[in-house]
Amino acid sequence: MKYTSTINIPQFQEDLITWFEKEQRQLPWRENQDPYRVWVSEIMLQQTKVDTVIPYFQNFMEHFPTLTALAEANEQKVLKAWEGLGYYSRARNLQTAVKEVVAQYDAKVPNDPKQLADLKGVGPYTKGAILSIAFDKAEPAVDGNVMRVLSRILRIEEDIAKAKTRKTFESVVRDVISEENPSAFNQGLMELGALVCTPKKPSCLLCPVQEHCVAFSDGVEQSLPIKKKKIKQSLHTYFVLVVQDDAGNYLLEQRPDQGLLAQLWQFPMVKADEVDEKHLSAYVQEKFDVNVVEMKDLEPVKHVFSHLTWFLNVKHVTVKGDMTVPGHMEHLSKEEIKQYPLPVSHQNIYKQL
DNA sequence: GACGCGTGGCA
DNA sequence: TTGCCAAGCGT
Repeated sequence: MKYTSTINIPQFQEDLITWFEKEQRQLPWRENQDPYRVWVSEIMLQQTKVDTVIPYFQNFMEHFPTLTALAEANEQKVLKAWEGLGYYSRARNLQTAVKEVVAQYDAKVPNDPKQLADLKGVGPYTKGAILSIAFDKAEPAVDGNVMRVLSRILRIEEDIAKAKTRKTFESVVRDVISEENPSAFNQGLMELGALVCTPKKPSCLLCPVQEHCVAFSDGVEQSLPIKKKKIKQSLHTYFVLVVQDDAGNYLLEQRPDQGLLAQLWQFPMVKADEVDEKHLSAYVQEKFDVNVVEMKDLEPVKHVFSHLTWFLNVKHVTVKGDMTVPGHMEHLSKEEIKQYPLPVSHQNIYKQL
């Protein structure tokens, strides 16, 4: 289910478009509907702020005022005009696409969605932006602003970090877009997202469509949109030291009382990047003041947490001598260990004993 | 579907 | 300081 809320769509369209016509910023690419200029501006605006783009756009148009001029330009000169703007493949792809338009479409930007989509650097958003802004076609142009604004207006609680969520919002836009003025409607959504319905602290009291906004009405506008953070699935590699003395007892350590697996017990662990494997024996002798008699590999254990992965190289270490037991550790028989709470990964080690 | 791609502004 | 973001796209 996309959403369950309902709004007065014609009134929403009118309020949004009226606000956009009155409050829109005067930007160089809004001087006319030239598809080439719209196209260049949309490419430059990808992941880039308006204020950053303005001087680049003006300079670019002076150097390459027409689609044909850009197609015939020296690539190095194009890149020079892009210098500092970032994402340089945008510039190369744009010139590739412009050459394609010259060759295939008589130097006229196509207004066919499929033909546009085949152009290098023109994805779903840019395609919709060109179709609606340059050609007045009622096509969705869903960017981050649109997802944020509509997730609030309709209280759509989907994760906008997921790629496929864009399609959900394209479908939503098809439901609510103004067929009469899709250009102002699409731009109005984006302009509203940039000026009013901002990611942090949206200016709801000034919002021209406040009365349509379900999130505002429900008091949840601050917690939308839902955007789950990408968590690096980092890999943490350890040596696990199953230290057994000549009486058959094992060493267990308690984890810190904050953080991952707080206060649980485990066989002593050392990060693999903190001690070289060939120095493990010396490490054990030094740390526990014992003589290492034998060291044998047990089966390694892999454990996946929600946000990280442990890879545990397990060493069974037989020692001799009176062991120095640090404060956060215990010296326990195999039977006594059963009384202690272990993480699953260390239960899997215990099973090997 | 996840990742790399640039840069500048902001808290 | 460090993360997070800002009109995405290609691979």
